[in-house]
Amino acid sequence: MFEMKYDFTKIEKKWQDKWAKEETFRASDDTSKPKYYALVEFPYPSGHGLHVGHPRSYTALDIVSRKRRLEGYNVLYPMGWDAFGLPTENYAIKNKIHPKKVTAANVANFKKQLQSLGFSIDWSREVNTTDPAYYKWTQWIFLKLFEKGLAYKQEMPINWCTSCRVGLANEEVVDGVCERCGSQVVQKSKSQWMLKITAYAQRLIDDLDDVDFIEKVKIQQRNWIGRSEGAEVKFKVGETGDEILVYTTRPDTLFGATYTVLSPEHPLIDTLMPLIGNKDEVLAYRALAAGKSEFERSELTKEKTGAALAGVTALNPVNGEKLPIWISDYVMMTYGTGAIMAVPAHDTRDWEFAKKFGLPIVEVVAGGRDVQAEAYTDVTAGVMVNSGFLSGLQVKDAIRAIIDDLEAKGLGSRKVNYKLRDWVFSRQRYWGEPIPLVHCDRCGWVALPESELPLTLPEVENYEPTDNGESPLAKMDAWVNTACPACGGAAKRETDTMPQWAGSSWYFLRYIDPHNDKVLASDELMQYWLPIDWYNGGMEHTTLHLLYSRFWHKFLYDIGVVPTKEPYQKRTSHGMILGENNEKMSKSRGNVVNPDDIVQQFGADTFRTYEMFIGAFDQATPWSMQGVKGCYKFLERVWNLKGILAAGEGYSAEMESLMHKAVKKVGDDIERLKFNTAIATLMSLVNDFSRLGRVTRGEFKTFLTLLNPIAPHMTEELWAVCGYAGTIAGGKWPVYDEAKTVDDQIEIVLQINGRIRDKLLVAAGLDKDATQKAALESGKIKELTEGRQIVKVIVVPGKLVNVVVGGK
RNA sequence: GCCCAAGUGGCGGAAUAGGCAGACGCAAGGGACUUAAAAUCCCUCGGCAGAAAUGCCGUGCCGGUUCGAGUCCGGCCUUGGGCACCA
Repeated sequence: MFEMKYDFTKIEKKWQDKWAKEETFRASDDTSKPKYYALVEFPYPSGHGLHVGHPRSYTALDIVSRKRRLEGYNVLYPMGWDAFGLPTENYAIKNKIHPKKVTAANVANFKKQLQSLGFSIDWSREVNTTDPAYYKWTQWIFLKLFEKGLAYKQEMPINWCTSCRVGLANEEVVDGVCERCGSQVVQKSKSQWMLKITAYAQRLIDDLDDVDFIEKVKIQQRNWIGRSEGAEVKFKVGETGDEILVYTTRPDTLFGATYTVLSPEHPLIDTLMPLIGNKDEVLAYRALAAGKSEFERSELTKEKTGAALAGVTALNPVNGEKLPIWISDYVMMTYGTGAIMAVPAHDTRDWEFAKKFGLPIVEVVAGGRDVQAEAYTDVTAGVMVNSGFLSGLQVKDAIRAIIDDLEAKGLGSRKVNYKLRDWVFSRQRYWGEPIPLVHCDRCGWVALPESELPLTLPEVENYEPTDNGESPLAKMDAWVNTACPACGGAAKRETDTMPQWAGSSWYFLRYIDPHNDKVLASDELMQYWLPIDWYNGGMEHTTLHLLYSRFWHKFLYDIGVVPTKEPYQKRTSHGMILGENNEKMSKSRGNVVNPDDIVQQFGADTFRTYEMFIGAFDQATPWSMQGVKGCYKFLERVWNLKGILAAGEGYSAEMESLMHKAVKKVGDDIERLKFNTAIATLMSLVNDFSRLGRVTRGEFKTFLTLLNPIAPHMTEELWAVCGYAGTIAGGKWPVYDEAKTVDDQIEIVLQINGRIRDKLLVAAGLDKDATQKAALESGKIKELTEGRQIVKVIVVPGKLVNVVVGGK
């Protein structure tokens, strides 16, 4: 019999062209249909092109999207470009090409690559963060934040990358070096735009309860926000009456405080300076601490350093005891109050410091350990000792009692703190959204009127930041000098630009209504499409992008722009694809796989199938060319099934149960992101068809539909070749009959003392007593229990019978 | 140091609620077809013993719970990820 060869190149081109021409996957704005909004993280279009990691996420949600359409949903599955950012700018500087041109070329390449994989993306909604029509709204949101007092400028020490010459957020500093270029990061003081994400800290924690995020993501976000409950306690300086406010999560240990520590940057040090006997030492220590980068400060954990403030003492508010005041860089100005009470008996850091400087150590939570030898820190429970009126109380009660007491006396109060810090929003760079503010000597910082948005980037000759760290925009006098929108007087534009996280904090809203020039998206359409039903992305975005975008969304909700508190209803995460040598893929390791090569050699359907079959979706797993070949072989076997196509619109007797089981299994597996086992099920079906030597038209029809979301091109082609009506994309997802997924006869396991001794075929639904009877009558069991005492029989109907016997 | 994953054949992995460990695929070995090779098809494929039937052992390690543990509990080890002087 003549058999057409599986010509994937031709088939894939044919269907991709058809989908593009007919706009098969265009999301409709017909709000009467049930909707489904599937989202994947839009890529940064780098010059390296698509990585095999990108399509892991894209294919997964493409499969979900295609299945949803067959289930009758109006599906939105969009794509866009997170195109501002440093690599493009650095490339532009080096090669003297405008970043706009670099971006356009990279986007074109990425788009071509994505399209070659046959994703069911609605390309009519493509967005690009560098498009002025897009960043007009990024700027608009910033102005709203500014208007509500959530954007503020502050002189503060920032992380400064010595190579990029750019301020970095804490999150962009990894192990003391720049996340992007690996160069050393130092502290530098600069006036920065900040966004008050901390104002939303509690809501960002609380509202996690209402969304379906994988637990890992929730835990990581909670940890990052870092809520802690404690108290602020006032210590008085004995000599001056000044107040030292300390934050502690353990006010119950107040009687164990043997000294206090101020951060070297603490402003009280200046106030006390006239009384300090060892000014030189103190000033020297402050200078030393200031010269260290945040990394160096945290790196030098081995040895505590510090200086005592001679001539001043703090008074413990509970007993008036005089405590020495020290300064040390193990206390951070940016957390709590920048001052602590030290309880060396029960805190490792305080203990190390006390040991080094010979300060007293007083046990206040009984633990039966020698606190002089080691800090006893396992003190979430225990009995208070050496603690005045708290002695004898349980820790839990002591905390309440001491706070009540401090509050009553006006010496302290309950306080919640968060590790989360405000978001440094300024970048001294060219390739980012201009911050649409103007500084006027008379009016201060003034927002541009909305009518002047977008404030576009001016053309510049040179994109390099200035040597003093100003953005290249600062050199553009004609652009910088402007009139104050408020008073009309001379004023200067802000020359900092926004960080890359800005455009990605709201892009999912723009997909909903990408061409609207009146509002960022219409109320009606947002009402319909939000929230996003399923958002898949990398774990690496959990604490940055995901938190930032939730923050912006909540803000937009507060000002009535968006209809939901949370942007994403469901969040899942995929694992990394490693090189064949089990290491992270990178150019330097020489283990990078280029998707284009795989598509060219085996086709997009094989590529997609392999990416989903490679392993557990949420786990890291190595690439294997042998595995790719295996998937190709599978698709080829599917292709050849048409050679054994047999009459019959229904399922054959032999296949009926298997077909119903497969429909159930594949559907369930896709919902649970178990693509590998869904594909395994389909492979088993192919094995069954081959063994039987025939596949009925009805069986093949169901099979092709189940495989279609994974391998859309070849299944559509086979559909057409076999003469089925219409297309799979225009059809329906198959249904199964639960009753037909249950076998009439079930093989149960017969055990003696938990060891399998025999197997027995019984009728499905056989009850406990009948199962037990059948088991005990089976030859093998009879033989082996002969002359032994049956102690107990465990029966799990439909599963097993375990006979527990005594010795002979 | 703290938090979160993971550890199963030669390899990727499966086992959805405590009930047949190793589905599916890859690799390997044997065979059929072929002048030959490739492709394809068939068989074998955790270890030990055995001709076989079969038996014993086996899911990182040590204990525990249970009639029964890859799965639950306690304690470790290793790897990966995140945080880290956060009071």
